[in-house]
Amino acid sequence: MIKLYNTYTNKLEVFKPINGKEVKMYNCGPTVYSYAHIGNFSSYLMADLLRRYLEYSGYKVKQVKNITDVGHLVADADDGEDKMEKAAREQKKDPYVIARFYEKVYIEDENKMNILEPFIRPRATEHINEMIHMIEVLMKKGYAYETEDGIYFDITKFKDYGKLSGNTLDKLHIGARVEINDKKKHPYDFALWKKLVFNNKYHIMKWDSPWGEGFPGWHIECSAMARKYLGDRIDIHTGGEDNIFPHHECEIAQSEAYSSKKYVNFWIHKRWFFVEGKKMSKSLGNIYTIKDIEDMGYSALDLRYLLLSAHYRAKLNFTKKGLTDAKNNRKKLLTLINELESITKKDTNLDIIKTMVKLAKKRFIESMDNDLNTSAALAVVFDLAKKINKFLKENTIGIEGANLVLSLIKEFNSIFGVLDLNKAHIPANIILLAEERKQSKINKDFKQSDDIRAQILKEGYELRDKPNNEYDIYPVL
RNA sequence: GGCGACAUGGCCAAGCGGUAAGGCAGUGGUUUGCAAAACCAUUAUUCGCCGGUUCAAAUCCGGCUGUCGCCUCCA
Repeated sequence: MIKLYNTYTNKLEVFKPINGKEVKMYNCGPTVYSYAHIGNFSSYLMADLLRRYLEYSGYKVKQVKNITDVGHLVADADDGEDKMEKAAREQKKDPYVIARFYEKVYIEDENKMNILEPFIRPRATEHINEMIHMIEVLMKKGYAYETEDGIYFDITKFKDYGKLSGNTLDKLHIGARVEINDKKKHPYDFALWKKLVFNNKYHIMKWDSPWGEGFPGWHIECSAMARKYLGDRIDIHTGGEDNIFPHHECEIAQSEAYSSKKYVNFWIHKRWFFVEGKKMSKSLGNIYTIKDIEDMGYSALDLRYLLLSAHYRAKLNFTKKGLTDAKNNRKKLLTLINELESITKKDTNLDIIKTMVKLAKKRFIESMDNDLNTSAALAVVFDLAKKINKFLKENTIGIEGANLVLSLIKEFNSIFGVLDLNKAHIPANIILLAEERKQSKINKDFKQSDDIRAQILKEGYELRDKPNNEYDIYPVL
């Protein structure tokens, strides 16, 4: 029984899909006007974890993750410049070229982070017709109106506006400055379609519409694409906590006004984190990309581990030390796996190990069922690791027990995805060096032995001695 | 001003009414030619503060404080 915290009700709720074991999930994806940063990835990572865990729990997940390549305005819902156009102007390039470039890097980064490929990654610019269709219906139903610069959604017509964020109409009035310089009926009415007039006269990305040439508002793309691939009603919609208002609030308004059905059952939002105790911001220069993390000497999987080590609704403090811890933890598990895989002896303790593995699995599932409590789940894994290491030390675990533990760790990894379990291929020259060192050791030439070990480390491999001059070779993570 | 979230050891982080998980770092020890890995021991009488409920509260209730996000305000 999986329980998830639903932002819509502010409660922990038992998850139940609309349709049997089928889960329809929509993730708010990136706006590809620049490199995605670790904050963006933490949100996609949460979605990936949720998808993996749902699949592990027997659900079939249809995951849609959009690519926003137009229409995301830099200021509020209907003012300011389009992010894509701004980047294009600044970099003096075609906005499409920019969008495709950053999209490519973004997908490469997701692969590095072991984020699974969704069912589809629809692009906003390729779904303009679907958006226009929705806007037309909203016009017909009286939820939208036309002004000289665009089509707007009339929030006073949608009674549930504000239900997600708490920013209901009466609350929005408090202290609200009334916009008199535009033709909107209510200051919080948001753009569905923008015409090529005034500031937007020279917008490069533009399409024909019943209201003349123009481009879509930011919010409508998600409603239109979610509807196209998942239907009017979806089970789970995710995003960063900053998306709650206005983006998701507006999505609900558009989609429910259009279909007259409940749009989303579960709204799941990823909490932001700090970087070294501070808010991640351009002015502080602490916005990291995957490349930055790699340049610091860590892998995307170290980052993945760190971001998953805290609960998704808790505020993590992202630090360099945290990355080091993550790396060490991953190493610890890989070492254990390696040791277990080299066991050949028969079991003497099988019953105890069976019980331990069974209990660990039960606790692991209980933790994850409880709103994806990853910290608790990791604790279960390390608790087991500690106990098994003790058996290894005492040489009281055999091949059957080892396999039980291994398969549980692999199950765990199918959800967390933090370990690369493909046996690393150790190059021949490294093995040669290791053998050479073994001889030096036997000859008690420790100077040479240490030199060779340093040489191997320099080439990216770690040599660990075992009894009788035997050794293990580990790739440096 | 509005809505919401969070506050646990040096750091990260569990805990969901029964007397503080786990990881990292530190210290001492075992092992090792030396390392690394692993193991053993050790590190919160205490969970932001103040009240209340209870035989029993980090856990429930009320109030306060702090931090953060969004909105607003201000520019």
